[in-house]
Amino acid sequence: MAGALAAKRVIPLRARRDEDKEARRRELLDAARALFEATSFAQVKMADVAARTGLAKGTVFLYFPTKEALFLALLDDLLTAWFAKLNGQLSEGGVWTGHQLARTVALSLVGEETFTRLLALAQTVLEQNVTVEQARAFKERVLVSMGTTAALLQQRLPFLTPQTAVQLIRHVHALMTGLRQMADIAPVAREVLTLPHMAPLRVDFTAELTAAITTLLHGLEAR
Amino acid sequence: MAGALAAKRVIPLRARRDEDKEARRRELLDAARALFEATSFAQVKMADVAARTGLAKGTVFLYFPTKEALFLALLDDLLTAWFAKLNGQLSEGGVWTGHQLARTVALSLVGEETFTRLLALAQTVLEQNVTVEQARAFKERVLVSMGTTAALLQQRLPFLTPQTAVQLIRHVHALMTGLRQMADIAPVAREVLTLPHMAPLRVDFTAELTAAITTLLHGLEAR
DNA sequence: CTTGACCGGTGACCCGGGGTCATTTAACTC
DNA sequence: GAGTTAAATGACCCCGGGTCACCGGTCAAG
Repeated sequence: MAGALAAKRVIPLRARRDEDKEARRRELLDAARALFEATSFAQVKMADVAARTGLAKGTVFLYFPTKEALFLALLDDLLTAWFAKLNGQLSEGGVWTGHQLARTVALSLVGEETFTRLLALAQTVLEQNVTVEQARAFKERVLVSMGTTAALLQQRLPFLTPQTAVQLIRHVHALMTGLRQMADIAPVAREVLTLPHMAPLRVDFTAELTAAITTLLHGLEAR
Repeated sequence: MAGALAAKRVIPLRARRDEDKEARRRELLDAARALFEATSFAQVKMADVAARTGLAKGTVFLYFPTKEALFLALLDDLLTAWFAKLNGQLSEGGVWTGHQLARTVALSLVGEETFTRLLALAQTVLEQNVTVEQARAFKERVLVSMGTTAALLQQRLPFLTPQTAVQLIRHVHALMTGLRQMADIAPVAREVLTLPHMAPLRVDFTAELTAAITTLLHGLEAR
């Protein structure tokens, strides 16, 4: 009948088991993500996040001490997922060309706007109102993924040294956040940028990132 | 005796002449700048800006409709000044090496932390709560300076085409904002990053920017 | 010099949103 | 079924951006 025996477990009103708490946490992260995708960090209100999950505002603060902590946790998830995806792709094949690598990286970011948008906020906003512990945990995780990626990069591009590989990742990180900010602009600016003579200020994220990384790698190889 | 006859004109309590209004506007921008340099955009309160100039909070809003407008105006000034300085330096001499150019750009940003920090906020924060007109005026000014710089770049580095010159500027812009965010981090993160194994995440803005631009130019020349 | 209109300045006030906590009550235990 | 625990609630606090009715300095006209 109306029984949900076969359906996947529904979270009880009070999440007491760790497993239910985790599920509720996920629910909140999903809500935050959906709202952020539709608007911006500033426009997402904690009350909205609560409403979207059918919970009260106070409850959100039982799971995340601050708004920034909530979004940093979200970024943490997205970052780990993205690195895993990228590292998976970097595991295939032998030696690559710089352009191949650049395309792989740029294409791995298609459909990951949420990730790059949040990444651009990481230093400026998200790490402002957060405990040292959470900041440390986040950076620790970045460090691990970065190490793996650096190793894989050296396999694909033998002209890279351990130092240049890590530096390359930093530069790509900078380009990702910088270009993301230039590419998706505020509604006000969008209107302005449609003017024809504004072309030099318009940025196609994927194309531009591919171009920049390719050029960087040309430069490193030409050393 | 106590008369300030020889001293530079003091702004009267009521700024009625355009010249006095302009002076008051400058005063507010200076106050905002000083406070921003000591803290961050979020931490600067409009009431503080007012207090620092000895005015009431409401008065600040007579000169700038929103907090974002105030800081965008400040960025506008700093950006124009920086471009002027850079373009001046780019006017000297004949053909340069890529590394020379990279160093010039990176060094022109030493002591301009305020500018780069604000630039990093431009798209994410400042253009959020501002009139279309102000956004347009700002971008228009960027466009002009960019054009001049692009022309000068082609003189110093003949292997650049009009297209690659403009693209280079966009990439440098992205690197500037991206690296700035990575370089000066929140107090919370600062503590974390001092740990030895966090080295790969530490960024020396000038050094890193020089390296990145040099590599980019190697890449472009090697084409 | 006096007067009155103009307009820059003021600060009490409004309001929205992050964050708190005493209270309620679902979930589990015996 | 009674008792215990702690998740959830939402009224409340506080802060900071932004407003506006009022104040009073300035100056042109008379």
